[in-house]
Amino acid sequence: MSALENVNITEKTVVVIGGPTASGKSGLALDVAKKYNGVVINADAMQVYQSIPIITAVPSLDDKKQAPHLLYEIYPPSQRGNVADWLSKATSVVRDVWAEKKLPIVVGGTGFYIESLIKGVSPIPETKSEVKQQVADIICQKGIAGAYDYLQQIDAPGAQMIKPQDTTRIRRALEIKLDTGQSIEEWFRKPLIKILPEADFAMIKLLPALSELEEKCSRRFDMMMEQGALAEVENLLNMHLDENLPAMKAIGVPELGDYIKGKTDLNQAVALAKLHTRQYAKRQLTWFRNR
RNA sequence: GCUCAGGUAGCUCAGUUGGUAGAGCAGAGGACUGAAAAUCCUCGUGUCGGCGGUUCGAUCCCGUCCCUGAGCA
Repeated sequence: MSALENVNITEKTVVVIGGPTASGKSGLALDVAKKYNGVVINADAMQVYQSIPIITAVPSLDDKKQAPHLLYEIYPPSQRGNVADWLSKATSVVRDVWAEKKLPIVVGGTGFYIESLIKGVSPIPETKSEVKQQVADIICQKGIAGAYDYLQQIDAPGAQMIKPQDTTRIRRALEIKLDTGQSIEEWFRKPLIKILPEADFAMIKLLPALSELEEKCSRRFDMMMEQGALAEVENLLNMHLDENLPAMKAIGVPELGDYIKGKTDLNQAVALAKLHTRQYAKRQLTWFRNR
């Protein structure tokens, strides 16, 4: 809480709390919310999905009673969220909170979302779903190497800024080129558009040592298991969703899923999930540390 | 006790027809413009189990010893 002592809170302040998983962000957010009449707004790309609150460490019902929590569990797991969508929801929520004379507190581990909220987004129009499908087909048929070759053919400057193995970005570059006719490289040269220009951001970064996080991640995962993570994952699997959906990739889902399907034993699944959590925390640390 | 198979990077293993070795995973650092808990990039000297022998040269061949696993007694 001392982090906010020298912040002059105005009617356009947005408190932003970022940091790696298990760093205590949610707890801090709740404390701040209680003290300053705040509303907690989720900025985590996984906590937006329903059906996986345990594995994804969504704040408890008890926490939610103590202060309003918004943008948690807003999509069914069959849906695919994305920054732009989160951004539009977040901005409207922030403005609503201001209108109520309350303090918006944006918390989450998705640095990409937080940065977009603060710095703005590229003016690239939303990709038509036919084009998305077309690109998905190309990648499926030609493989990632073939898709990259194709990108080089139709958009050399775009291909140049992307590594040939980077599926996610090759897909996006192809979508943009095919949808708008312009290279992603050209779009990236245009200035970002601030979506909340009137906001006065107060950023709080939590950056504990990785060794400390490792322990917390491990203990937290054990707690998730006690809270019924296994049943939660089993329910999710019973929905028979596409494995490439974001919700299906939440840490713990594939690992526990393998155990449920009989591919590994429980100890191994848990150990793997903990490992992946630690690796994820490290990636987040890198992000928040260097920005 | 005997036979066989192994002992190579933190782990799992590959390899060298004899010129001192390399992958995956782990680890470290980094990137990050609409799937971001995603996706990707960079980084590998280790008495090649010990000791002897053969050889210009052995991790690789020979001997011996130690350790592990399987089988036979």
